Amino acid sequence: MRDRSGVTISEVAAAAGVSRQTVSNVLNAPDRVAPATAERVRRAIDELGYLPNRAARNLRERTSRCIGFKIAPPSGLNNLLDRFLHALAESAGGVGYHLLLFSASTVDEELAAYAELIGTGTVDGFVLADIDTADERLDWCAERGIPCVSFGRPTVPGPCSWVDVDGGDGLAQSVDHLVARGHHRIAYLGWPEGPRVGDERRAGWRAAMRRHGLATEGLSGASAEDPAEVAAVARRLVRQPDPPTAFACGSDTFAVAARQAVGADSAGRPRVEVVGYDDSPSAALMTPPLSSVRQPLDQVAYHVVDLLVRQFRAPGGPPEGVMLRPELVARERPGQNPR
Amino acid sequence: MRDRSGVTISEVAAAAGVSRQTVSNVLNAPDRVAPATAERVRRAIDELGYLPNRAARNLRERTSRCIGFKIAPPSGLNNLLDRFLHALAESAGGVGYHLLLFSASTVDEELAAYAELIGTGTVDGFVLADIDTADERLDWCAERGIPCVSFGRPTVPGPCSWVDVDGGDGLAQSVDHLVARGHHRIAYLGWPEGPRVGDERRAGWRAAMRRHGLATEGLSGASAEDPAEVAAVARRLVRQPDPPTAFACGSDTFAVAARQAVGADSAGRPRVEVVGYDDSPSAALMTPPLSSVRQPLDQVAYHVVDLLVRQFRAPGGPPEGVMLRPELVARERPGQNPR
DNA sequence: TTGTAGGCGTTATCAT
DNA sequence: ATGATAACGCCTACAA
Repeated sequence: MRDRSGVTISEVAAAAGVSRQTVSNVLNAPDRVAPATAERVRRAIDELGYLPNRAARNLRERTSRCIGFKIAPPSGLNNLLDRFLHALAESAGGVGYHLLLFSASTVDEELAAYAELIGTGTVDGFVLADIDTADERLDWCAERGIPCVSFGRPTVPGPCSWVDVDGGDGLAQSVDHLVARGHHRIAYLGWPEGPRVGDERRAGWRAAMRRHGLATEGLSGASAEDPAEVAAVARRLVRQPDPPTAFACGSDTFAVAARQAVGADSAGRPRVEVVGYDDSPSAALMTPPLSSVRQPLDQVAYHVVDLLVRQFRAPGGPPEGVMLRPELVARERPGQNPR
Repeated sequence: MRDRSGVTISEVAAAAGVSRQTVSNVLNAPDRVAPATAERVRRAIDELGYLPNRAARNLRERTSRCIGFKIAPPSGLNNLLDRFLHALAESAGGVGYHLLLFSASTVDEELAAYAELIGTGTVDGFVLADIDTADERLDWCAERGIPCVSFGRPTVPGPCSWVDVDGGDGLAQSVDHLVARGHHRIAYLGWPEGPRVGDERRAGWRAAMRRHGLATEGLSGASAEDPAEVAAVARRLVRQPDPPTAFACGSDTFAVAARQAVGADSAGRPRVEVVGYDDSPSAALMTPPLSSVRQPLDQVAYHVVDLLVRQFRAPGGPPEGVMLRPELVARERPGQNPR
């Protein structure tokens, strides 16, 4: 019951009239101690408010029970970060780990931080996000045998375990949803073909359209994730003959910008139907609310932590990957088809 | 240079032909060791890639060099969290601390987590955010002598140090800005009078209006931070005789909802001018972009960490408060006054 | 079932 | 200026 713990295992042992070892056993190997003794020790623990010292335990067990995560300077709408961090903290806590946050502005700084955190034993491994096409951080960690799991995967299979969400599946769901609401001319709006996540989503859109027997000619829009550029592309798309009546988008930013650019009819309803991606908080708050593909970040975090902890226990295993399905959150009211 | 540190101070000492203590001194009290010896030791440190073990150091120094932060389940648009967390991680890193994130769903869970983290010596203190009118967490920490600093302050001065941003000042800036752009009928849109941050902002609006000699009668709008409710209030305000031509808002959510509710003229320009609060990422991405009051989170984080570290060094001091000024980010183009 | 001994890696104290 | 000794609090062997 004393404040600001300074209660040690020895004090508990003294209070219970046993040796330190017995107290330790009560906590770590309860089966090796007589029920009566255990009870007595437990009472002493409660009364003294004993909590095992983390540093001592870490020192002894050569572990930190901490998982490191680099938090990048906020840029644009980092929509997923809050959700992901919370999910991560929760998953980690569930298996007795904590999340240790640190910042780094450049990749070199980041790698230096990794080296120090591992070298000092401050963390046991890392979670990486915002994975690039061929992310050097993954190889860097792998070369040094540093446990790490990434949210997102490099285009070329890398040396590290990963968890990812199938963007192609997400866009298939967007297309299916729009088709079910009567659309045939469905355009895609997303990043230009190239390095990042966008490709998978665009390919998913194309495949789903083909599956439905729908044409994609002239319906593939690409721009930077900037409202003005998105607007220009969206307007160009709807001005062509046989224009799209709906947009499936690579992110909510594209969706919001497209909807604004194309405008609304006299009743204030959007002239095209739009589906976003990432289900950012603002999606639900728009009028009318925006349907959007939601990534299952709780599951992502669960698997990330699971893979990481498994590496802690059995280092040197082969990299594993976990692919998860996103889920479209439909928010249109039934009768509201703009066609 | 070996991988996965296991290099200890003893190995460095052996390599340099000195005692462990001398190595320690080279790192922690360089003035107590001869330059030549120091140089030799430093070379050994570099060559072996020695990094002092954190757990051992923590054990010895009865410190963790970690600051705890509870991350709440994401709700609504938790706009500031990414920015704040990054700023916090950066500030903490700057003074040799790390940020330790954990989750808790209820206040009881949160307090239990605090007790355990402090009791086990996993963290040295806490940063608290989302402070309530009379936040029991503050008293709880104070009673136990647990170092903590809050971002935001309770309405009644509490027992803990805090850093806050002057919301009244922010709204004064909003009003000044709108007045400078020719508005005289400026309404406020924010939370109902009562428990939270809103009050200060509403009072700031009222005071600024008075200072400009402008009436506030019938211009004070209140609702929950929900688009539909905001829309209703905004519409009601603009339908009255001598309606407002501008809204100064308590958050970007109010601003976005108000702008959408009141609509745009035939040229697509908003019918009222709106200023938000918090400068959420989407503010800059809207069309036209939204002016918004921005909280200086880097400074907030700096002071939070500073106050906390000061408590670590000299426990038991009186609580201190730091009040910071926000800054309006003006985004209207000069000629675009909707009046 | 319980107790004793030793060491995890570091730093503070004290002696040389 | 440097080194020996002890201790931080815990846990794993081993001994009783």
